[in-house]
Amino acid sequence: MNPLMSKEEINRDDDRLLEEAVAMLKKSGHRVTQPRIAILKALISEKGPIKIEDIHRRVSDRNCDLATVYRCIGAFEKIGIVRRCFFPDGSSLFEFIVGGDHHHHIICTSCRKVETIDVCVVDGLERLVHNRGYRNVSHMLEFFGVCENCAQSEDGKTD
Amino acid sequence: MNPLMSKEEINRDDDRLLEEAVAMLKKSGHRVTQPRIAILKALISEKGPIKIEDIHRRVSDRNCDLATVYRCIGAFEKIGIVRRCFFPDGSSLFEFIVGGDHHHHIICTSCRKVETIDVCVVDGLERLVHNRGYRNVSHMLEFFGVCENCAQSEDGKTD
DNA sequence: CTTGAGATTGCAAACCAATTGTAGTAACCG
DNA sequence: CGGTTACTACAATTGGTTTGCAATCTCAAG
Ligand SMILES: [Mn+2]
Ligand SMILES: [Mn+2]
Ligand SMILES: [Zn+2]
Ligand SMILES: [Zn+2]
Repeated sequence: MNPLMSKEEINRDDDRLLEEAVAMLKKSGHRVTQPRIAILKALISEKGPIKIEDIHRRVSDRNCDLATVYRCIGAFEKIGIVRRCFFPDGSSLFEFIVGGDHHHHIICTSCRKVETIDVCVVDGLERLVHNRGYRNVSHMLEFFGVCENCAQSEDGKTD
Repeated sequence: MNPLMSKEEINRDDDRLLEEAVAMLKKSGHRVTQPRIAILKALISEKGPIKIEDIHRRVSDRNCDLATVYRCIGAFEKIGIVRRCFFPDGSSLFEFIVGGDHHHHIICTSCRKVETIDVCVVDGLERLVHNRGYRNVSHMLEFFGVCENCAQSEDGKTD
């Protein structure tokens, strides 16, 4: 995200992303419903991986059921609107990926803060996998570690 | 795994790995119990990621409870005897990593077959993450795709 | 070898994220 | 506008994982 953008420009950008996602919904034969719009907005404004439960909390004032969030995210994943990420403990997060560049994350195992890594050296390897006969190749890469803040507060703990 | 090794040599190698894992157990202050030995043997003979339930199935004749498998694997993970891998659907597998080189996998999203990739281009990036102030840095990388067999049988399906 | 402290296990119950069934609602096509 | 039917809310259910606890096993000290 460009740090030079004003808030209006950011919101305009968010609107564009929403429109793009809505277009993908329609194109894949899905209906554009109020819960789906609300969930998409939550995903877009988060600008990073987010838990299903947190999505639900954000849209709950509009009374969108948790089961609906699960079903929508499932649909979004199939369509390619969101992508699944993992915590080292195995729990899943979902990230809005429409109109964004391929990237990966550093997740602090202590405070769960998420940082972005814009480099991806894995694309070359995907070709290698393709050459082994695999089709529909994708990959997932996450880095884990203890961030500077947490390392300081933890002092001499090995953890 | 060296394909030139005889079965006896492979078994000897498995025994060596078991001893090494047992040593790690002792060193970390854990007791060497019969269920733990059985689970370690199952992990070693599998030579790849395996589901908790499958581990339990393999050792069930010795009457090791499923809860015990969960607890042991949890301990093994902390000690560094096993490492967690992921299926694209979010389910977890565990792999014996003692005495083995760092590597990654290609998982067929159709038949769930697991292949090994011995190359890891990510090690360099870990240093980069470390330079960002992170400590205790690790990473996880998985490739997903449809293997040659499955692609053939699926014919023209887009999946 | 024997013994005791306490780590570990088996078993059953609890837990909780995720899924499912269904009747009602809302999207959207003509 | 209606009519079709995809979608949603709600509640019940599932299935993988965790937990509490009494019985058991490990292992080090004697
Ligand atoms: Mn991201
Ligand atoms: Mn492996
Ligand atoms: Zn942190
Ligand atoms: Zn396959």
